Amino acid sequence: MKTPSSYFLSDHTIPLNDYFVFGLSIDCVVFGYHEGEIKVLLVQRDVEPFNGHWALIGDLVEPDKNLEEAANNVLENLTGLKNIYMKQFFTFGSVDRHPLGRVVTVAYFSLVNSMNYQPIASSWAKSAEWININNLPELAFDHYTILCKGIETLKNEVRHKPTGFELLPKKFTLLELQLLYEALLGYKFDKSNFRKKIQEMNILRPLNEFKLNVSHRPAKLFEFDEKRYRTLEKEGFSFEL
Amino acid sequence: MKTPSSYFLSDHTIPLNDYFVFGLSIDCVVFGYHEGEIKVLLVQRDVEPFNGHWALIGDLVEPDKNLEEAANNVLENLTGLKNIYMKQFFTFGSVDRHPLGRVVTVAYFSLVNSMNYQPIASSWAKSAEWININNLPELAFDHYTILCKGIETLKNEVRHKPTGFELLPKKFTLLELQLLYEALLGYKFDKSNFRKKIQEMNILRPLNEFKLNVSHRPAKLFEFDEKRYRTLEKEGFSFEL
DNA sequence: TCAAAAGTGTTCCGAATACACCCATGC
DNA sequence: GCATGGGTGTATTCGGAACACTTTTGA
Repeated sequence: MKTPSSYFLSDHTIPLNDYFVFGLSIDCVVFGYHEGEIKVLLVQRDVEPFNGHWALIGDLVEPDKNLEEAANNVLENLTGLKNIYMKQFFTFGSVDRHPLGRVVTVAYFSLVNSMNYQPIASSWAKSAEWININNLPELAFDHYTILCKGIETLKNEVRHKPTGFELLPKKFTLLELQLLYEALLGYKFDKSNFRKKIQEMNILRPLNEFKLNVSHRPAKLFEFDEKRYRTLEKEGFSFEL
Repeated sequence: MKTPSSYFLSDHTIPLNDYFVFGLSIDCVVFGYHEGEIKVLLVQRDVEPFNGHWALIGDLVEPDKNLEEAANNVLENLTGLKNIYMKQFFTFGSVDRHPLGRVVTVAYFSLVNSMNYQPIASSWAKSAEWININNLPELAFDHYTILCKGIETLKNEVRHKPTGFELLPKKFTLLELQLLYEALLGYKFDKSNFRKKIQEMNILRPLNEFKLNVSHRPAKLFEFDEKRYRTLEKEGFSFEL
């Protein structure tokens, strides 16, 4: 076998081909939020290897596709959803992680706002379901490792960047926001203080609309003001909860 | 071309081989700290492509090597340094990022404590040098993009985790630590407040040693207490500067 | 009238800030 | 003595935590 330093050689008669033996895949950890619980989208495999096991959604990357394209395709093919928040978080490449060969996988996580989307089975999967992250089944490949790292990354990110909003519908109440963050971070906030803090950040746009048909005082609806956030961010503001 | 979903097929007569056409490489952003400046280790290429350009250190991954092994090898081969702090931060895989084929690169950054290490040239590089991150030359491939992302990740990490210590010698004074953080974060601290804060964290072990041969009052030396930090971390403590 | 959530105000405490001051050493 | 960095103390300010209270709606 040639030494890896062929990477740097100018002599094209020494081919790089010996090293073009990798498979490349994308795996997506898709988070959703429903009834106060953080869920993740899993499919049950209907094929070998790992037939019957649950797995993250993912696919091989076509050789002429960029990583982001491939990741978007994975999500769109399974859910039909476009323009979803997505972020690469880690690459897993253990020699033995895939039984069919050396497949390196680039992992993304994405946040899907709510359950207006109902997952559907596909040709290679018995079923697709939202599963509570505190009640996970056994997973195929190294997907458990990937999922854990994804959860860790999400919890980390959500604390320092206003990404949590992606899990809510566009218009939401302050209590809904608070409950989401409580589920994400695993502890309770004081109602008054939470409201004060988040509103003083100036990244929420209050609407003149209210929750309807509730048997109590209707709550005001808010939108996340992305443009305002970008401006504040440039001025040195940093989100923190 | 076969559809990517062959990933999921159990029928091995439909080969995955069409998709095993990727090259995989590692690139390392090696940070150092000297005389109040953050520097990065770059090599000047002596071969095509990008002959004469500066580049990050890196190499192709051998098909039977794990990513971390490969990353450690890259660093060890060039610098002779072992057991260096290293962290994967992003994977770059644009279709056209490498002129010789589809090469996906997994980027790591590492922190090298100080300049007792003098970089040396190697077979495929004219020279290797520590270069101030505010005065970068033009770089080969997409290495400028990689480097920028690495700097961003470092600045982010250093604020929330006590990784900055890796850039200092084992024994350091509080002023040295303060100057390091000022260089990393780009702003000044108040001496008194900085000392109070860092010492109250209880992650520094004060030594009974002092800086010698200085023309002013000798400063006490400290060590980073890694074991203590791990303990505190488990108890919920989080580093913040 | 009651339940349930919306929404506000106030006090208290601790941490961050700003700044002033003294200490030890080499020259 | 004085320049240089080492090292400490304190008053003030600001933001978070805790908690009590009022408001609005449907049933």
